[in-house]
Amino acid sequence: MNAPVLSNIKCGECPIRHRAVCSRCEGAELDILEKIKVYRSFKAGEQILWRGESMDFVASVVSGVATLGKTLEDGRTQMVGLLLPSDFIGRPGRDRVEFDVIAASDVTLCCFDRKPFENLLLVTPHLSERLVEIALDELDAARDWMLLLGRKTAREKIATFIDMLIRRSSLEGSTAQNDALTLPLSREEIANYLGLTLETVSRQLSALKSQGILQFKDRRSFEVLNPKALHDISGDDAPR
Amino acid sequence: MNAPVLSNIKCGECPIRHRAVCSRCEGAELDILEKIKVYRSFKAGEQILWRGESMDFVASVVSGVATLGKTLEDGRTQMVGLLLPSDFIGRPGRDRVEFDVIAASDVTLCCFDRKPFENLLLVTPHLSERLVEIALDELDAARDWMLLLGRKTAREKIATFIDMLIRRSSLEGSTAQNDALTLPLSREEIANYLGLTLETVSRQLSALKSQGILQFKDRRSFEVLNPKALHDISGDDAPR
DNA sequence: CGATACCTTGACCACTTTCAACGTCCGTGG
DNA sequence: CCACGGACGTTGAAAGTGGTCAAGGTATCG
Repeated sequence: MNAPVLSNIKCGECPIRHRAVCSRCEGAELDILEKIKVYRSFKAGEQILWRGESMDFVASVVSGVATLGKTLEDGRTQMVGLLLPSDFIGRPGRDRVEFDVIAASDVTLCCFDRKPFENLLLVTPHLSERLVEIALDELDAARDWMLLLGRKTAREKIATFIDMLIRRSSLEGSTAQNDALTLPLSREEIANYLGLTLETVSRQLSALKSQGILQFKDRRSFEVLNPKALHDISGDDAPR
Repeated sequence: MNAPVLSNIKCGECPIRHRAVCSRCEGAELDILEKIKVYRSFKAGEQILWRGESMDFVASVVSGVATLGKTLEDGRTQMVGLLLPSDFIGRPGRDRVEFDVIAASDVTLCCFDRKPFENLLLVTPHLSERLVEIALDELDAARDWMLLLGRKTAREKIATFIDMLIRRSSLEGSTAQNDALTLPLSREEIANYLGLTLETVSRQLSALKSQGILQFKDRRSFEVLNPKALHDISGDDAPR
């Protein structure tokens, strides 16, 4: 891993401060984190971690999007997670990653060297509680995704995916951008996330477009003209 | 939940002692657990927990098999986990289950009332460490299953499933029963676990039988005549 | 012994994939 | 500045895997 080291910004001004692993830390705890953190950035397409590799750091995503992927010997790949800003890479007590981590866009990470971070964990309940919470959220998300992968149709998968983008984006930028969105992934990456082929993804997006549910500005950015219809298609029950 | 309360057995003689949530506890810690535990049992097919329900207990599976399932409005269901002996139900800091828990066979649980258990967690690092470990193992398993659901063929799914049964059974009964196994689930349940229909499951099992890889004694019990071939079909790399 | 739940097998069908061609955007270099 | 090349995306046609529907088989339990 040879990413450039950027100038850090102060934790107090960090855009992901309220949701990241450090969200419960204040004062002295934050000062320690401040001291052991290093920003690193990766270009779109760069591999951040290799499957089976031993991690020398843990990190929060500050900006950009990264993917967690598993690959079969013959090249079929399945994404098993999507890392958006504030998401965390690394697990207490596990030094190997069980999947590839790849930057889907330019990515900036807030990295902590693993050893100091783990030592800090032992004496900082705020941190370890939050980490457990994050892991359990991921477990819930993984199980929802299992339902999608195992039982949903292509149409439902795409609708669910976009519905998720709406939900996540309404969480972060609380700017009232009701419906203008950007696909964080290429068609092929979306396909690997949803267990489809890129052609099927393309066709289903076209279908949603021709049904007047989505309107594309360009390949990546679009508006949701009919969020209700989209959600109905997704097959999920009413939003929580 | 109205399961009969069985006479407890002593923790020291518990068959799942070495792998369950209590595996790191000794002496005084074990004495406390001993005091707050209650055995409950469920008949095959009984629902142990309903999705969205608030849990009043957490538990370890002592014997039998239970399933974790999610269901779409129209009835399609996907299993998101399989609970075998020593597996744990319940999460620190979450009082609702996000899926249905159903007894696939007669099941005996070692139950702890949630409040006392959570209090104990706070002062028993052995217990909470083990719980985090268990949650992370489940996360890994969920991600492996995502690869299966999203990218594997019916044939590969069935082979992976049986391969998993071999691995799990070699863990527990270290009796040298190289190859005699029992399907813990009905065809329909297997289908819901693998994201298939029961007919496809049946056909694929028949195929493995006619290829001389499996040999059935009856509907549920069989021998693996060619574990190597089975594993090759599964699409996974060499066993860890 | 019959009822019922579970399983198997066949025939057909549909959805998604596969294969292929073409289109669009964008950066690079002539 | 435009032309070329490559990455990315769209669309069509054909093929194939797994699903659906249906009939019949087998085991188990009263």
